[in-house]
Amino acid sequence: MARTPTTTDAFNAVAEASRRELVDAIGAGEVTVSELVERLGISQPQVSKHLAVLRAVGIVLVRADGRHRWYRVNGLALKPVHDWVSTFARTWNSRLDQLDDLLVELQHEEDTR
Amino acid sequence: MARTPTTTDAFNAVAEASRRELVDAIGAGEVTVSELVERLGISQPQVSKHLAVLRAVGIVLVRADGRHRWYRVNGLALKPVHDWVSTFARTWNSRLDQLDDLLVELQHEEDTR
DNA sequence: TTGACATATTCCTATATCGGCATATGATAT
DNA sequence: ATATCATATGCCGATATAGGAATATGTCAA
Repeated sequence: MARTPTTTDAFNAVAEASRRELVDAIGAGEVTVSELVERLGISQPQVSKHLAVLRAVGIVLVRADGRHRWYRVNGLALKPVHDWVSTFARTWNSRLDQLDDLLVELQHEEDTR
Repeated sequence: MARTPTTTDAFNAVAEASRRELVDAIGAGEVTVSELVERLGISQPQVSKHLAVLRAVGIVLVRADGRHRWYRVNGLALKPVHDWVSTFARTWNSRLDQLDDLLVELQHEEDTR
């Protein structure tokens, strides 16, 4: 067997640094492919391919507009990553732990309302 | 060029689901290899190999004790993942955002003290 | 010393990358 | 219709897997 495909889930999609940079470059806005090519300085095919992977796992969403494609980040797709890693976050700062617990509790409240 | 090696950083090491399960299985305690083999039901060589990857990026630490090796999780190694993904966490719950901001502020305070 | 136990390492094969390059698809303007 | 712009896709190469099986290394016990 080989390595888990990059399109399996958010964890695998985001493992590649170039793809994280892509997500960072899109940020909170809506960005076009050529804009990303310019910002990151990598080839257009590479940008399109990376975006295809991110799209496959729902991390980015596209809107067609003529010959342009406007990409935006769908943060919710990263929630599984955040959830998993948050379990271990309490290790590096005890002060933050208490607030972290509070967050979890509040989220639970909100979920069960 | 090929895919980024799994031992490159925490992102790549943790992309594989089996390795995340391994980390979960160790949890907060200190666990032996054979104990993990038993808990996860995967072969001993696989467990050792996965642990080697996790060790390479500092996610787990080992303590030798006779013919046993006690593994424990080093959550700090997951901080980069947590930090990166936290940027996008504010998307999925506005109530949590304000507390998230507070967390960042408190951490900054703590860091600069 | 020898055997059993705990863990790590090596060899193997199939597979899925990433990046470069070329090309296809699709839309707009002239 | 045709040229151009914006984006996606295909083919290629080298490479690093994950898992299985076998084996090596290291430690303890009798």
